[in-house]
This record gives sequence, structure tokens and C-alpha cells, in this order.
Amino acid sequence: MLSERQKMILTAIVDDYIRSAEPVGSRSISKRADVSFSPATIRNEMADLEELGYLEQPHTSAGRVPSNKGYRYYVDHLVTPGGVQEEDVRRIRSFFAEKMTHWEDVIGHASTILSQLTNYTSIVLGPEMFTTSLKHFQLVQLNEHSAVAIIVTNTGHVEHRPVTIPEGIEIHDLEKMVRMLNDKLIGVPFIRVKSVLHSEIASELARYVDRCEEILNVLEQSLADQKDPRVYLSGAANMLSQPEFKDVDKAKNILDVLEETTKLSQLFSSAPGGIQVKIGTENTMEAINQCSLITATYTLDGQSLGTIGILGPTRMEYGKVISLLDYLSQDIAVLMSRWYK
Amino acid sequence: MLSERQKMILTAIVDDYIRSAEPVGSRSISKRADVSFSPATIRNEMADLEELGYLEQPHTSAGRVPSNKGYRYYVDHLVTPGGVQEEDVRRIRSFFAEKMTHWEDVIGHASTILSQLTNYTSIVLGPEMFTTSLKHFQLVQLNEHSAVAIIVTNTGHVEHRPVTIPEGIEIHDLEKMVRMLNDKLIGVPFIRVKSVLHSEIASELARYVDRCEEILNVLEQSLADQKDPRVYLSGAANMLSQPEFKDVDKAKNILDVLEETTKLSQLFSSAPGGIQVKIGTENTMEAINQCSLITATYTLDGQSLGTIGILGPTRMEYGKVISLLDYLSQDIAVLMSRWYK
DNA sequence: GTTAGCACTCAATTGAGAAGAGTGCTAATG
DNA sequence: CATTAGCACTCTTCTCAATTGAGTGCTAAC
Repeated sequence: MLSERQKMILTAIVDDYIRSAEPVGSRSISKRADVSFSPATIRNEMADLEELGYLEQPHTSAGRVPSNKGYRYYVDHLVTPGGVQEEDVRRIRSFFAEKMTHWEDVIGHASTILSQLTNYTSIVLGPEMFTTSLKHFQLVQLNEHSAVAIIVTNTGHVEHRPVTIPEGIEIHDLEKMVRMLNDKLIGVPFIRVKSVLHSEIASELARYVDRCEEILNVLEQSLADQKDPRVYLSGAANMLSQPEFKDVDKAKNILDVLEETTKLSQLFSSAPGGIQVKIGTENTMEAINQCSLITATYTLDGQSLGTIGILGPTRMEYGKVISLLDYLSQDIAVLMSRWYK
Repeated sequence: MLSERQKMILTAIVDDYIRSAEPVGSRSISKRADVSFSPATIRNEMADLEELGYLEQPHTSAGRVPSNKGYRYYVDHLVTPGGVQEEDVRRIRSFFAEKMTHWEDVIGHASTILSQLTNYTSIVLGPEMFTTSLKHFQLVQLNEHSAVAIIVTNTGHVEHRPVTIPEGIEIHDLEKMVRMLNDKLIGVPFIRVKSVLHSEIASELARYVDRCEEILNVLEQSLADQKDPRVYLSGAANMLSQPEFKDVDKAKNILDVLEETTKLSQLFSSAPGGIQVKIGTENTMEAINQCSLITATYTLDGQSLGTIGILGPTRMEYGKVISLLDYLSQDIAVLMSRWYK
């Protein structure tokens, strides 16, 4: 357990370091208006904090730098989110005031505004389809053996995927099928579509239609969940303005990761609800061991739809980013729910 | 007009510089197997080439570096495309052998493989819709005032956009309308859809349907061409491996541009058919004045569908990239045409 | 418990010298 | 007369040592 003074000093050091990116010395802390101790006293406390693992020294004659453990303590106990600046709120408003025609636009805009307001990199995972329900299903035939399956969800989201029609299947049968699907499946949440397909429909189907197995396959294929959720990335180049990545090689390692969307969605995979902060080596991916990732989920009717996140150096403005993500995730939720009506 | 020997020396210097990124001295040229002149002779020629504007000297006691004019001459008269390496052909094959379900997949894959094979940044502009024709049109109603328009092209490409239904329009009328559209418009190239809509359909429509103007608006809105073609970017981080951009600030300027897809499509706007090379300051955009952009269009039945391009430093492997773009643009054309059938 | 004082450490900066790469010019050469 | 050897000269880059300065840790005094 840290004393009040230790907390105060740790806060001061983290805040200072976040601002300046330079190791913080005892003198500069002691000079702060709200501090009334001499550098020597601060030094003693700093030595203690270092022994406890909250601070580190790049080398003996430098100031102190927060360790990962230090940041963790700061995030858990010291930081004051402090809300979103008025200016930022205004910019978000005006950004979302634009006419957005597709669902994806909301997400894309959110990603852009996040990176602009923070000067970090923003990563946003689009809503996954299975959280919604089926509104309309249709097959459009292109030629003898191929068609496009079109799925519209209750939220107006449209998915489409090409389908191969097996040899010898009657178009007639397929159409019958699609009609039946629209009767039975509309309103069913995607999460349950598959089971309903098998339990309620398969049996009935077998009576009317030849080779129903194959047709079922086609349907399952077209209703299958998309593999990877869409990833929206914005402000990747902002990484380059961080002094810790002025070394091009380090920067390249990170940007390489950012280009692989599959890796990015992995990064988010373990995100629970609410706001989560992963600091430095808490991230399993080695390339971003010097980064922190803050994520928030946006929800609709209590159900998690997707995730928005900010990636920056461990020396990140935690308070600001946390407030912002909190605010924006709720904003997105509101926008989504409007869409919903 | 350059003498044969000058051409040879210019070629040697450009080739050397592309390989090494270091100013090329007279000695290193003279040591090449196919050169039988002393350094002094080379120096004389180099001085001449510099006076003519083909070479530059970073400082008096350094070797020579090609100027933009030098690269231009090299690209126009000296470079030998030399075809695509067998290894590369194999990798392209295996990459395209993957099952690609959407049209966008082809383009996305092309972008990825391009950046991987060249270690530069690849930019690919997706095919624009208006080059295809209408296969199927449909409105799916979501609630009283909104619907989703779904457009399927003959190539299996699906577009969808939300539509607002004006107050007081009969669903019935809308449906009639859609049926009529499907009768009249299927097979019509998008480029002509608008005019057909007005000339053949508007008049007939007016007879059957109330408030036809408004409905026509809805339809036009839903059939309107997408504003900006999709941009696929790959290997942006490769810029960081170029020695000329080891300075983070320079790199950031470029990456910032790459993040703005609208700017990217502008970049391509002036691309004519065939292969085009824009060297250094020939690019109007200032941030990429130290880059070269090579573009190629891919066509279907003689009609340009889209553009693939490579952005790299002016010190780029022009021969290799030109061959590769040429090869790949034809490959894409073939893939697209298969899709077409 | 706090602080002034001081010796000590180590990175960063500076400057001088040496090394090296390459040039331009001149004069010799085949 | 084109080519080339020779040489002085230029300019960058590297290295090394000295200096500077920020910051610490410890001790002794308050």
C-alpha cells in the first residue's frame, strides 16, 4: 500500500512523463506548485517507489520513468478520467451530424474522429452480424451454377455472398425453399438461425423437396457467419509522431502489425465489456510491447455489438483516452439504436 | 541526343543507385565487367551528363545521383522490363488459386501480392460499377420510412444503399415500380440506366402511378453511382524500409497521404490506359515529390475497369515493377472475365 | 522526518583530427 | 584527339577525448 505522498509523487511523475516523454527528475517535481518538499525528499520516495517496482531508471544518472507496473497502478488508482473536453464534444457532434447512409459509415467515422482527437491510432471492430436478426433472405441467380445470396438484417445491414448451385438442383425447388425460409426465419436472431434451420425446417423440407440435404448446405453456406469482423483502422501514421518510435525499425514493426487485420482482431478477442486497458507487456503480441491498448465495447440493449480501441505508446494520455472511449462508445450505441427504429 | 556511351553510363549509374541507394562514383562504374574505360573517362562523361541535367551531385566530393530528368530518360529509353521472375509468377498463381468469393477479393489479393513482391506500397482502385450492367434490382423495406435498395450486377457484384421512403407513398406503388424496373432495366449497362429511366420508363410510369416524380427520385438515388471507387492499400509500412525515408518526418508525410483514400484516388485520376510512370515532381502532390508512381489499368473487353499502382521512392526498380504491373493487370483482366461468364 | 551539501555517474554534446571516397584538372600517352 | 595516369583538393564521416549538465545517492545537519 502506497502512502498518500507516494501516490502523489507517482501521479506527478506519470503525468510529467506523459507530457514530456523525458525521464522525470526530482527537482522538476519539487518545483511544482502543489509540492512542498525538497528534491532530496522526493528522491528518497522515488528510490522507494523504484524498489517497489513502480518506477525505472534508464541509467543511473537519469530521472525516473514509470514501469508497466507503475502505469498499471496509475490507471487503476490514480488517474482521473475528467470527462471529454467541450471542444472535442463539438467536433464529435459535427462529425456525426454528417449524413451516414451505411452502418459502416458510423464505424468508419468513429474511427477517424478517434484518431484525430487523440493523435493515436484507432482500431474499430465493426458489429458482428450474429447479434442481429434476419429481415430478408434472397437468392439472385446469375447463371446456371451461381447465384448471390442476399441477407438483410433488421438493422438494415446487408450481407451478400456468392453461392454455387450444385449440379441438377431445380431452380424451382430453390425458390420454394427461399420462400419457406422467409416465412420461418424472419425475426430469428442469427445466433439461433442455424439451429432453427435444422430443427424446424429440415424435416418439413424433406417432404416437399428433392435432395434437400444439398440445398440445406447451400443455405447454411450462405447464412454462415462472416469469418472476420471488419476492422477499421485510422491514424496509423500517428505512431510516427511519438518520440519513442522515432526509430524507423521500431515503427515499422508496429505498422506491420497494423496492416494485418487478422492480427488486429485477435488483439481484441479477449476484450470483455466495459473499458479495458492493456499496458505494455500485458499485450501478448510482442511487436506492441511498448504500446498500450485501451478498448471499449459498444452495446445495444445490453448486448455487445463491437469494440472501439486506441493504440498508443505506454506513455499515453490514459485519462483523456478513457473518457473519450467511454463517451464515444455510448454515442455509437445511441446512433445504432436510432438506426434500429 | 546522348551518345551510346553516355546512355550506357547513365544506365549503369541508375541501376547502381537503385540497388545501393548510395551516390555512384566513377571508379565503381569503371570496375564493371562490361565497361572498359578508366575512371577518368567516366568522370568526363559524368560531368557532361550533369551539365545536361541527367545527373546530380549531393556535394562536390560525392558520386552522382540520377536527377528526375535522368530517371525519366532511363524509363523512356533505357530500361528493359525483362519480364516477371518465375518465382514471382508462381507466387501470384498460388495467391490467386485461393477461393475468392467476392469481386473485391480479387482486387484485395492483387494489392497484397503486389506489395509483397515489390516491397513497395501498392494502391489498387476497384472497378467502378458503371462499367457493368444491371442484373437485379430490389427494395427491401425495413420499416415505414426506410428501405434498402439492393442492386446486383451481371458480374455478381452487389451494391446496397439505404433509401428513405417519402411520406405518403404507397408501398404498393413502389412494388409495381420495382417490377417494372426489373422488366425494363435488366441488362442495361449502368452507364445508360439513368437515361433509360427517364426516356422509356418515366412516361409509362406516370400513367399508372401517383406522385411518380418522387418515386423516380428514390430510384435515382438508389441507382446513383457510388461516389468514390474503393481504394485498396497494401504495404504502406514498406515505405519505412526505404533508406530515403529513414527520417521519420518524411515518412510521416507520405503515410499521412496514404491514409486519405480520397487523395489517393485523385492521384490516379489522370491515369490513361496502359502503363504510366510519374517520377518525383511529376506528381502534383507535394508530399510524394520524392516518390515515383507507376500505374496500369486493367480492362475487360477493351474497357478500362480500374487501376493498379505501385508507389515507391524515385529510386525504384522500374523494370521489375513495370513488368509486374503489366503482367498482373492482364491477370486480373483474365480473372474478371472468368467471373463474367 | 526533512533537507542542504557534495561527490559521483553517465549520457549527450562538442571539437579536432584522421580517414576515405570522389572529384576536377593537367599533362602525358598511344 | 580521345583516353588516361597522377595529384591536389573538397567534403563527409568516423573516432576519440574532453567537457558539460542533469540527476542521483549518501551523509550529516536541522
